Amino acid sequence: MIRGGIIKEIKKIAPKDAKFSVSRPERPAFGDYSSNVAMVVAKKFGKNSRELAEDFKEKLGKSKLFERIDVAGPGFLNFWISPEVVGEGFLEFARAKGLPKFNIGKNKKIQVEYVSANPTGPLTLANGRGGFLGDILSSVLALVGFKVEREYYINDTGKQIITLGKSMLASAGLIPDEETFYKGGYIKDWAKKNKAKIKKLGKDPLKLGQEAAKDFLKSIKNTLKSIAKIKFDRWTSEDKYIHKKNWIKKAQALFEKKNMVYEKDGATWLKTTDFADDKDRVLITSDGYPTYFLADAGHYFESVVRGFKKKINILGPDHYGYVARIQAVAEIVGMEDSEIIVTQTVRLMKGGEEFKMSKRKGTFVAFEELIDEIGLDAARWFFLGRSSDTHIDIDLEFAKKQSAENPVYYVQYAHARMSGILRKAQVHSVKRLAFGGFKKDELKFIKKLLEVSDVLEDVARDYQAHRLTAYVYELAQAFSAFYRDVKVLDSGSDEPRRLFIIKSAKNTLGSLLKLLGISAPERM
RNA sequence: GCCCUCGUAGUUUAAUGGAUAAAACAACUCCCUUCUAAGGAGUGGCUGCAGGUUCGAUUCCUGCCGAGGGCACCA
Repeated sequence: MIRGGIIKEIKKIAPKDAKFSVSRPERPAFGDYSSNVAMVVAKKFGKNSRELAEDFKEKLGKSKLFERIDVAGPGFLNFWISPEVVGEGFLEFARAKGLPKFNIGKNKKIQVEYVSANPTGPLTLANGRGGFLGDILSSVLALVGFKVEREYYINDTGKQIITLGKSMLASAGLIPDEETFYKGGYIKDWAKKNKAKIKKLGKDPLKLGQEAAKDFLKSIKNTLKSIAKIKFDRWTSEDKYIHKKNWIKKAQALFEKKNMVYEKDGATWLKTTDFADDKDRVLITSDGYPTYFLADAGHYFESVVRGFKKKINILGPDHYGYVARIQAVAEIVGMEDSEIIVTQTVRLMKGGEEFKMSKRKGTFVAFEELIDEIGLDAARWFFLGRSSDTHIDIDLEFAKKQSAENPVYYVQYAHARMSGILRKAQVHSVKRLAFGGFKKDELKFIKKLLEVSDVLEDVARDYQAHRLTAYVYELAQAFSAFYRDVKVLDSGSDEPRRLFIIKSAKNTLGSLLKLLGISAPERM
């Protein structure tokens, strides 16, 4: 909010293509906000950046936004915001009762696809990581004014489902086991419970696999909804929505119309090398079967036709090699803004040694086991607090130990303390107040509170969701400092104003925790 | 062999090309007549290696080393 105002002021005096930043410096000595604009454009002006910064300072000084501007270091402009502006900004902020609303999205449709795990068994930790990320990105995007569709794409046909069917047959002893089959307790369990089905569908492994997949999907849905609290709006069945509704043919026809298809060795290929892919990809095999890739192309096409010109697809680390070809089809089918986020590996460690996880071999820790072990709040914080390109090594023993020390409790504690203060106070008296000047410690806390707008805006723009947890922690810290330095209850004429600040902060912190899917306790 | 990621305090992680690289945990020293000590104040310690671009590099480029993933007419 305030940052936006500063940017506006700078744009008035800087060249219009200048790529400058306005950020919150870490040291209080550098002001509330800081900009590198003078250093960035110094060359264009043919001036030294300190001199230019002095010029800018002079011009910007006329704005009543600033109480003080410093030129520092190699040419930074450091801004102190005037208390009146902060105070007014806060009163406006408080009216929103939680989080500010913006309209960055302008009601545009955006699809966020995440998890999309094959229904061949329980969810892995990597699935969960992407799930949490997709969940809160969707929430943030919705908050800033996009129309978001949260999508789970179900690969419920094709070879892996046939393999699943065969795995069941092998488990029942009807065919010999093979290395590529799915193993693990969940396969045996299903086979044991569904002997009749296996017998009946023994000659049709695809059908059998689909029956099993139906049950696995049910339990995936349960894990996501009830255990992990990850929401979805649409469960897109590859079989029903893409194959049976002819999206494969439609995509293929589009490629042909655009002249991007050729035949080689009896197969049909798409020229993805025209789009930074390192080789062309097969659409139809020489046996006449559409590939998984073609189905995905159909899926992207379907989304575009349903009005989604913007899509974020969150994939697991085994899909690095897949990004280039997906981006190629996204462009061809008319997806104007296609973002693919590949999350890094989650490795499981046991006593300092890597424990190889494999879904096929059945040696892995399921997502719900982790949640069961450390709790949903700690699990969400653990995953959401890290950038998606960080390798995560997780030792279950360590995680259990860490969960007791998880920073999430610090944040929740801050919320509980705010609640405690409000519980004890005569809150109803707050409304009728005239708000005079805020005192120094109050302003400090308020400034931190107002930063939430900047953070949400940043996350909505670059999808770096871990900034949200970082900010929430900072907010809790700022509250702790406020709590230490300022007495709220029984502080005479200051009390109502301070209660109002606490009430507003509690609304915001509570809303942020809700956004993150973390509980906000009233007491601890 | 080729391609894609990643490499930061003892550990887990931050840092839109910016200032003295930041926090949590662990270690050590303190603080409970205080709206909840699940808290607070303080101390020590870090950018894998070598070049390059830049006024300025943890960030961008090249090479090397290390870790992970991918290189099917599989999904």
